Amino acid sequence: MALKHAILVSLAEKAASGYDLARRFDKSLGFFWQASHQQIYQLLAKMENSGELAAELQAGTGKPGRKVYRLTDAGRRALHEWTREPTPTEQPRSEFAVKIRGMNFGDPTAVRLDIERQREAHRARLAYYLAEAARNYPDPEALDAARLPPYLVLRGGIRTETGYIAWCEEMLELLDRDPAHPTPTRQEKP
Amino acid sequence: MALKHAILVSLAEKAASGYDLARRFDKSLGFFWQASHQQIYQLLAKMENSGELAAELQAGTGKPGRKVYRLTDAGRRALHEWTREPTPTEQPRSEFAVKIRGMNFGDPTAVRLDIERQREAHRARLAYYLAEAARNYPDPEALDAARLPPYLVLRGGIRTETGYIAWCEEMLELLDRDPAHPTPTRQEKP
DNA sequence: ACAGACATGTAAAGTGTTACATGATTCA
DNA sequence: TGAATCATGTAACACTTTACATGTCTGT
Repeated sequence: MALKHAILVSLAEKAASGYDLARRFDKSLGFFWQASHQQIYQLLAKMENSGELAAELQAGTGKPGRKVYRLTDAGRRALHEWTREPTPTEQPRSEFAVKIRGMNFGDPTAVRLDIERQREAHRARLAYYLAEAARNYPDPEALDAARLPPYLVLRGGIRTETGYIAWCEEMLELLDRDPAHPTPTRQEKP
Repeated sequence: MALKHAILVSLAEKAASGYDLARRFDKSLGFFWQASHQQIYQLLAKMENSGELAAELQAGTGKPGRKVYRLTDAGRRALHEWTREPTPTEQPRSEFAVKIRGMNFGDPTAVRLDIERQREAHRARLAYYLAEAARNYPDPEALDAARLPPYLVLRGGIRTETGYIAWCEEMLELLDRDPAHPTPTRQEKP
């Protein structure tokens, strides 16, 4: 149940409502873990029930009622114990790679266009990560212990995207060399 | 339902039983998609029911009874149509990255050791992929259209593992530089 | 005789996605 | 007044993992 641990980490950084957490999962926390608000609200309730979180209601301040969660001692303990466990080595899971593998049983030209689409999408994501890095970590050498871990994760994102783009470019090049996978000629509009 | 498409791709390459497919998901098909035999048997039954697959029983040949599945025309059509659809751009999902991010709320020394463990696991996987590449694709320039796609996927695996290892090394280096994350001194056995 | 590979399945629990549902506040 | 954002939730469905269950064949 890694979502639970992602929530523990995020609340250890700063107390938050379910809504806040959902926003964080759209941002930096979401580089390597995603969650919808539906999942989050349910798990928050469960974790409050099990005593790992405590909620404080902020009602009547003008805005709609917020339930702000923070870690209890039990929650902090659970988080600490989790960091001591070895992480199972993950295999990536990519529908795109499956499609590459099956390209000859379908429409190779369409798959080639899909490779270009993927490359563009990952270029955009890389640009975003690089901008975040420049904005939040202009001097990585000088980072203190507290700010180092999020930077390390961002570096992972940058490496992942860079590698993905290079893979797409390599595939396009190899497909271009192969006469059975002709480059689609595009209609130039005058 | 990407597992369905992974099965369609694999059966398009060669007809197989559920057991065979489970073996393939342990091997090259599994570089980017995993599935257990439990999942496979259930989905095969469902796909036979929906007319995308046809099964042939091979009983009494001495070995226990095998049900060999192959694509029907409807299955081939479904596969073809799927290759024409753009693939949704995936975000990676990594419990390990979450743990990095939370390292300061737990045991940083244990997480550092976990980084080393991950690096070793990915080094081993990279070595395996490189051996596969050398064995099956000694001359990538000369690959024909039919054998190019699995090679492209293997290249993706090699890139992914290489990037992961480099990320681990970068993290270890940055952690070593930081006095708040001391390198654990190991007891040398004389 | 026993271990290990071959071979196929069911059931239950856990996790994740999609659809549905509601209501307040803020800004144009 | 209407759209966007803030804010929380339920329900149904899809997918994955883990546990249970059974029986054959091959080699030692």
